[in-house]
Amino acid sequence: MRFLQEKFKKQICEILKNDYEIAAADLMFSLPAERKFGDLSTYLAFVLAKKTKNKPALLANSMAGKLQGQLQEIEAIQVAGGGFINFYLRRDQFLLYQWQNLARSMPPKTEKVIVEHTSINPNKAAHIGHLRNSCLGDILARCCRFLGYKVEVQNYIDDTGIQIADVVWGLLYFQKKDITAIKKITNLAAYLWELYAEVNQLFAANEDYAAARREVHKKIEDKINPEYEACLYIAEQVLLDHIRTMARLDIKYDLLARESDVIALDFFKAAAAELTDRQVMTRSQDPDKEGCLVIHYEREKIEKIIVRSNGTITYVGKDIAYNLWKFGLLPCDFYYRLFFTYPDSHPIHMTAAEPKPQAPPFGRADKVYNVIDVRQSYLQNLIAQVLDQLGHPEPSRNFIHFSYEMVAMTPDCVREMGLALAPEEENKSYIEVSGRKGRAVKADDLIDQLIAKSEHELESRNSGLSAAEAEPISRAIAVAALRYFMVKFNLNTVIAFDFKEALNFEGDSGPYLQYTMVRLNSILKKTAAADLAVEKNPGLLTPLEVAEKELYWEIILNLSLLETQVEYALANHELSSLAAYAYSLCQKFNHYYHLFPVLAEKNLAIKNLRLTLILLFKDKVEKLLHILGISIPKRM
RNA sequence: GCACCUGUAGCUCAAUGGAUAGAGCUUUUGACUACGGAUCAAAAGGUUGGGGGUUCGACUCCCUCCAGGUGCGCCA
Repeated sequence: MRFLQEKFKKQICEILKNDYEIAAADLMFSLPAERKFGDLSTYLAFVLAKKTKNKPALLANSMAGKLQGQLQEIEAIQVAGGGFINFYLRRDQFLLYQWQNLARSMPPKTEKVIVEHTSINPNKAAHIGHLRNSCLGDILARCCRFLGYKVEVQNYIDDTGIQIADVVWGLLYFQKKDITAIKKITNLAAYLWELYAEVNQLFAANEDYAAARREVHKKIEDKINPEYEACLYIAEQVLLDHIRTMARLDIKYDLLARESDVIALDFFKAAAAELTDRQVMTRSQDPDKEGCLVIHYEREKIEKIIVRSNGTITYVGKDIAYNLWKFGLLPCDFYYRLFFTYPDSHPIHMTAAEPKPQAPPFGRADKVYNVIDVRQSYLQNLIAQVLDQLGHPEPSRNFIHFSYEMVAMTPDCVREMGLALAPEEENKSYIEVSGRKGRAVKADDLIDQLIAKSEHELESRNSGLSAAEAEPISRAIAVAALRYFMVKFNLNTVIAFDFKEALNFEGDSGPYLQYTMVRLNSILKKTAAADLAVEKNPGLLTPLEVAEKELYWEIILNLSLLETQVEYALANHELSSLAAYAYSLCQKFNHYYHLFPVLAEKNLAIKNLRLTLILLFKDKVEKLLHILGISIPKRM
């Protein structure tokens, strides 16, 4: 359909250009709400009427007259609703075209896209907020791959932060463990989750503790042991835990970019030269910021400190340098080492500060998506501003903050977890998650709960399933439920997390989609090989009764929109539209499935058509579910 | 104070400025001698926070008021 729409656009502009002043941008197609209004619709006449101060209905009629019979794929053109021009496709021809292009994928593009997501501080376990980030980032990357882009997934690791000092202090001085004891802790991320919350309460309550923490931070920066060694160990182990957690959800990375390497390789120095030359970064005139180098943030008219008066670089400065590197705009580069290999042999590399052999090429993107929650908007906008000011308008446009709202918890959910609520929080619609307060659902715990529920549901429906058979199925269902839940909301909707909603396997949920596909596959499995072999040509739609024909056509038409839908989702930052699209396709199929049996059908032409629909549906929806990261179990 | 976001059915959420504002959950009722009931069909549920404006057309854009949230540090 995407191809066809482009073709129509060209043809219609060509036919009408002599009589009307139309621009290609004015010519937008949409699917009419009801099929009686045709298969494709345009409100071109309204747009033109506004420009030329004419009556829309008159314009539409005269344009439709000129187009009548000119478009080869179009059966009829009608005007309705006071100026909509509605096109009716030649259905048999369209169906044949869809059938002939079954399993065709989008041609590869030359552009390279970097998607940065996850980027969790390596000092404690991941929670539901991080899951939204990683699920969105992963689906974003899958969309780009589907559309043919070269994609590199990066995960930024802040391995130098004061956050690690918190837990280092907690382990070494509060719990009085030595390095050997620390290395014996299993599931370190989950262990530190508790400790992190505990020590943060101590720091808030007692200035002596806070001072001791600063001492630890200093020692880490000066590479003094055992603090430094503990910091390195924790950062790496917790990172591995995060990678394993996300791998449970089929979320993978290509490169781990470490902040410590950005610093060690002095990326900022190269960036600073440029920033100073262009007078983007200047000495602050503000007496309170005497001796600081700042960038003027135009949107809010404030000065953002980049280099402190003591000469150290802020987070903002480091982030500017890192993002310049992503576009290949710095005269320096990382070194790399192999860090981790997934069971399917996909490698993760990590940046390094010293030369290593056999470095694959990273960076140099044409487009950068940073999946970071909305609370960092000002910083991300500032980076886009700086790119432009440094004379890189193209990268500035292609620097995209993929912003989303936070995950919070309902007050009920907080209580359910046995955590305390302050009186003023009781009546709030949601409570912000907080690692410092230990107030969040840990990612692994949620996944475990989902798997347990899947197992239970699976067992109640399938007796005599061995553990070896059930395990991958339960996992697939849990992953589908979680990923669908994380993507189904609009990006600027705060998710007020609630176990009942997240553990829903019915209706608007991931398992619903899987169930549809499982049943569809079951039909194919039971279809005789001879029947499938006949499937060389779908034939004409004529044998179908009216009711079936309309429903059949509705599904075919919607299936054909896959590529358009993915492009739309990416262009508008609405991955949730893909979840809605998948759900609506499955609803339509389930409806059809109940009314029109395939295997029992005696009329071969009809049976043939129904099988065609099933094979087309399978092809498109499998691709769509793959983008969403939802796999299809053998049975459910 | 400045910047950004949100307000839609009892609840959780959808809806490219477009045709009669849609789903799921909940409630009530119905459908298996099963192409798999994690399904399907039906009922009920709405002054799209209030008020103005722009437009052939507004949940959507503009103004204003009300209610909520987030960001704005020589933290990262």
